[in-house]
This record gives sequence, structure tokens and C-alpha cells, in this order.
Amino acid sequence: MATRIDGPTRREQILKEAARLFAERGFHGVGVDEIGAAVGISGPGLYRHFAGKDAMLAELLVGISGQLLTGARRRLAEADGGGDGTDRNPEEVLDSLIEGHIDFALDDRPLITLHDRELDRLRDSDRKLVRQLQRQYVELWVEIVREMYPALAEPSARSAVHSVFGLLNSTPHLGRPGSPLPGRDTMATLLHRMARGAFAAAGTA
Amino acid sequence: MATRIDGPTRREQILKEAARLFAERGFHGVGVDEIGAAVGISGPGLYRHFAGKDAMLAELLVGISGQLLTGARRRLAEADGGGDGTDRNPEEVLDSLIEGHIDFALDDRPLITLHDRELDRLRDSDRKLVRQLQRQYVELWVEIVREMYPALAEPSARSAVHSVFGLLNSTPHLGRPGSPLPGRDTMATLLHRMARGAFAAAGTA
DNA sequence: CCTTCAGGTTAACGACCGCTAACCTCCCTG
DNA sequence: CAGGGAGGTTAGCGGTCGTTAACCTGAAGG
Repeated sequence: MATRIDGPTRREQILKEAARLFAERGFHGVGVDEIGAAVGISGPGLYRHFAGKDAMLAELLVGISGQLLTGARRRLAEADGGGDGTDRNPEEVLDSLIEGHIDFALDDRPLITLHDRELDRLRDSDRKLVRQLQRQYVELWVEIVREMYPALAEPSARSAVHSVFGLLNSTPHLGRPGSPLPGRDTMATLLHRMARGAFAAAGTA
Repeated sequence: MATRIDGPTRREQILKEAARLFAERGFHGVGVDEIGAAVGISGPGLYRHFAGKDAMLAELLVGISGQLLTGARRRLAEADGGGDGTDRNPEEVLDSLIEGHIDFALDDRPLITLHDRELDRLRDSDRKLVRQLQRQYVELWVEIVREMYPALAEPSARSAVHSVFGLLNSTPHLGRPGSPLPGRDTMATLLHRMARGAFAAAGTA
């Protein structure tokens, strides 16, 4: 493995800029020349690093889904403390999951946007992989939510989880203009409280 | 005004199918030939009804924003009961707003999807109009929310409203496959409770 | 019955876009 | 100091897409 004193790889630069552009104008709305220009090379030079435009999108989406799932599993394992899950504190785990998702939504807005917007542009095999990762991520949340609110039927719990994702992923929609935005910490706290409030309201029949 | 025994106008058919296709594959991902085929005519025949592909998207987005705003104003006026707003019951108004938004999200999924996905593809003037309508809709909610939760600062209230929109608009993301979905009424009740819970959690310092 | 016109049709143009081909230029290494 | 590969460049091909042009048709109206 190369020593990392060189800053981000060319590949990483490309992926980052591509994510931003795809999020801003949509996959079909961005040309390869623009992506190239964003990293200082032009057009076909990208093909030294990726097989094609589709491959960039695929790598982005698989990366996002994988990162979310891996992070969630790590957090669950930490909160579990080596036990078998029967004695873990669901409230603590849920808070940790929410925190992780919020960090992602606030720090990687373009990726969050892509994640639920451009999935259909993938090749079948890639799309299946991404959906599988997403589904595992959702089911992990559903399990914890149902531990906390046993009265909640499984379909309702799954819908509730999707809805909270919608809530947490809403930050990209906040308008750019002059109106004052809450700071990052304020925003994180607000989103966290709202997510908990939404689950509580869903779970108390 | 033409008597309406003829069913939907050609224009209306086209708009409906275009909305569905745009929502499914994105504005740039759909060709005019496909839109034409979806209503039984082909390709350039659409230009007898619309100035171009852009015009269809513009009419859709302006229509959505206008419908949401108009509906919200009507509901607010009804709940206001002819008063000047000083003695209205904010809880009642908020419930009515939530109900209206949920009806829209559940009954017009493609439009809700377009609404926050393809705004940037519009001409400048149209985009400004849509944003203005959206902003008025948001401010209307913010006003009511702040009446109910005076402790909530305005930037936080605005963020909270955006987040609840994200929650309510999350229904298109529910997967198609076999896993059982809640029925429409169950879903509406669930979303309503979660929205109220989220606001309550945001508003209680 | 002739005209008109709304609402279609097909052909084709021009622009754009993803991608390949062919070539160039450092830099590293034996 | 050869040489070879990594990482660029520009030119250009093939296909697609939005749009226009030119033409057709059936029904309504005087």
C-alpha cells in the first residue's frame, strides 16, 4: 500500500467532483468533459482511471451503501459490548445509529443526494448489490426500533425507518440564500431530537 | 369552459405520463418519443400541445407548487374561521396542513418526486417562480409551527419544517418487492403521528 | 361542396455526448 | 542511457436527442 503523504489520489479527486456534479445536475445532465475539467484534466483522460461514466456512478453508490452499512454494524457491535445482543440497551444503540447517519448526511451531502436519486441508472448487477446493502442497513435499524417499541408491527417499523431517513436526509434541500441557517451542531442536535420524537410517536400506539 | 364529459384532455394525459416518466428515469433520461408513445402519439406530435420538453417540466413544477400553496392557504382560512388569526387554534391548523401534505404525497408520488429533484432543469424565470411558491408554502408552515412552539427560533423552525417535508415525502422510496406495505390509511396515520412527534421534539427545548 | 384547422404523420437536421484511436511526454528503472 | 508504462493530449466516430419542416387527414362550418 502506498504511503499517504501525497494527499488524495487522482481517482479520489475524480469521484469527489463527479459526486458533486451528479448531485447538482443529475447523472445525465453532466458530461465527461465537465468532470474532467473539474479535476484539471479534460474529457477522455478520465478513461485512464475508470472504465466509463457508469463505472464512476457505480463506485460512488456502492461505496456509500457499504460505508453506511459498515459504520452501522461497527456502532452496533460497540454498543453490544461483546454480548449476544440479548442484554444490549436499544436506546443507546438507536442514538448511535442516528448520530452516525446524521454525520454522514451533514458531511457528505452530495453522496446522500445521489444515494436515493440515481440508483436506477446503474447496471443490473450493480443496482442489485446496492439495493442489497441498503436493505441490510434498513433491516438493522428495523431490528433495533422493534426492540425499543415492541408494539410496532414490522411493516410499520420499516416505513417509520424509511421516513426517518427522509427526515435526516433532508438537509440538502435547505436553501442557499441569505436566510440564516443553524450551525452544524445545532442542526445535528435538532435532527437527532426530531428523529427520536418521530420514532416515539410511531411506536406508542 | 368546456364541458367535462370527455375525460382528461390530451394535454392532461401528456402531463401525467411525462410526470411519471420524469420521476422514474429523470428529466434527461426520458426522450420525447417515449412521452409521445406513452399517450399513443409519437415524438414530435407533442409539439402541437407544448412548446418543448422544458415547457412540460415547467408546467408540472409550477402546478405542483401552486397546488400545495393554494391548498394550504385554503386550509388555513378554513381553520381560521374568518378571524384575523389571533385566536385560531394552531394545533388544529397544523394537523390540517399535515393532512393535506400527506394526501398529496400519497396520491401524487411522481409529482412529489419531481418537486425536489428536477428544479434545477428549469429556465431561470420558471425556477424563480417555483422557488417563490415553495418559499411561501414553507413560511406558512413556519408561522404555524412557531405559534405552537414559541420557544423554537426561526432558523430552527424552518429547518424543522424542511425535515418534516423530507419525512412526509419519503413514501416514494418504499421498495416495490414482496415485503408487505402498510395500507394507505395506516400509512397516513403513521406519517401524521411521526410528523407531530418530530415537531414536538423539536419544539420542546 | 369547398375551406379551414386542429392534430397528427415521417424525414431530416444540427448539436451533443460517450467513447476510442492515435499520439505525446515525462519519470522510473535495469 | 535505452525503454516502457502511467497518464495525459486532440481528433473524430457513431449514436441519440430535441426540434423543425413538410405533408396528410378527418371533422366542423358556412
